[in-house]
Amino acid sequence: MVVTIRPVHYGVNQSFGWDDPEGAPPVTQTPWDPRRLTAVAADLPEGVTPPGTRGRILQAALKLFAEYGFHGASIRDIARVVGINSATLYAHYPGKEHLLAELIRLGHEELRHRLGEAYAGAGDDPAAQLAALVRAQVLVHTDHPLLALVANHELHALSPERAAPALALREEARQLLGAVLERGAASGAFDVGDVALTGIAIGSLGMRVANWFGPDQPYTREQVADAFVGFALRLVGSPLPRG
Amino acid sequence: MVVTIRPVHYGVNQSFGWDDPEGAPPVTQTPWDPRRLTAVAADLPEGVTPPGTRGRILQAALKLFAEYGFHGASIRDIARVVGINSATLYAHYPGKEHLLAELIRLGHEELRHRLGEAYAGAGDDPAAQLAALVRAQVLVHTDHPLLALVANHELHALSPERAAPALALREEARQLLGAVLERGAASGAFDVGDVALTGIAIGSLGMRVANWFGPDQPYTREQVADAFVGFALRLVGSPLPRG
DNA sequence: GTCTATAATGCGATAGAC
DNA sequence: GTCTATCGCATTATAGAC
Repeated sequence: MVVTIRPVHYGVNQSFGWDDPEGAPPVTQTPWDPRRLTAVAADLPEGVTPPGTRGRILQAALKLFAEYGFHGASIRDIARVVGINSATLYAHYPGKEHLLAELIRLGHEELRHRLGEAYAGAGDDPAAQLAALVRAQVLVHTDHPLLALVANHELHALSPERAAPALALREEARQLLGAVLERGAASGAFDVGDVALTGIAIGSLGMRVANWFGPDQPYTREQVADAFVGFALRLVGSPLPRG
Repeated sequence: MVVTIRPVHYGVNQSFGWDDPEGAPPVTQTPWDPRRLTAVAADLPEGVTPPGTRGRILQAALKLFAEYGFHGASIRDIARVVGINSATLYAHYPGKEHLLAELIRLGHEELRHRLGEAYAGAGDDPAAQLAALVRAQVLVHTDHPLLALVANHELHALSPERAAPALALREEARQLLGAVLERGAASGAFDVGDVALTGIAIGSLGMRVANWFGPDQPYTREQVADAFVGFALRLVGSPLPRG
């Protein structure tokens, strides 16, 4: 496995509860705002960014929705980041909510794609399947933290009809993980007390990666994925990893 | 230990990634909106709600900020829930941002209070200390999910100066957990690879409880706390719990 | 303390020239 | 496709009567 080297600063950001990165507030030396996120660059998956102005609008919307929330970022803000007039935006998208809907769709499709590939290539062993799913989930969040934040935290700004597909995909993912846990428990590979709570815990683990992972901390994406796979296997009592 | 009985509905809500509760969208029979949260009742800690209209305004703001976000809920919305004119609100609070700041302050003070009590009463054993901290964090989120959601997800709407105290308290909590993990690792009670990542993982676990815990799922607050304490102990390789 | 009325600003979105 | 200009409306907040 190739491990890329990242610049190492002083430590890791966030941890206990109550959201988000931390950063000792009086000693702030970082260029980013610790109140919401760590990452700064726009980060749509490869191959899905529309060409030209359309793509730049979507990237700007992603950045601003992630940082200020859907209702906290205006059409004029987005246009300013792109460097166009706000009216020009409507030549590319029919409205603000469509931007959010498109971002949330892209985010959930990326998750579906990665989870599907991971599960398909994992073989029949429940521990290997669990490891593959957790790794895929963590890497989606390290590779596209802004997209994950928007998909995770801004769904409430979408109308119920537009939110339904995302909710359906979440249910799919939940059931996929639940089935793996059930099989592992039935086969004796896992020692799981409550499958539903264990699934929730594993899902919660990876989801917050988007809030703290970034170039300001000393881990590579693979290191985080490895560590979290180990956590998940420990959670289910699987004796695989070190320890 | 006293275990209260809650009404049991059909199952558990959320799990995998990408935020929030799920709920198979086409079969929705629930009265609440699955796009953001499960709980419905306002839930300020006892003894901190101001008397009279002032308190009712704060409760309404909590409910609406949690559901729609700070920028998604207007002063008029809050006043409508309280049953007063929007202008009356300014006789009690100097502005909208003060409402959010007060809620975030209350939320973080509740967390500090509970973590402090838990740690103080835990004795010297690192495993007992870890269990106490995780239990306290989980119970804060089960008991005050709306407050936790607002404190977790709406900090970005606060000015940096107003957000600083919350960030400082998060750092305190992070260091408290980190110190416990370090001591357990040094004494051999824990088998921890990377203390910082383990702390992040444990913190992430409990934080999302606010998003799915509610009267629509079959667990009591104590059952969730017990389960998550077990998860945390497994994460650090402590051989205490069942398994 | 609560109200009516309204000021001042920003919002999403559109019309129409180029 | 991009612009200038603007409409209609919602926003936070204030003034002043009661």
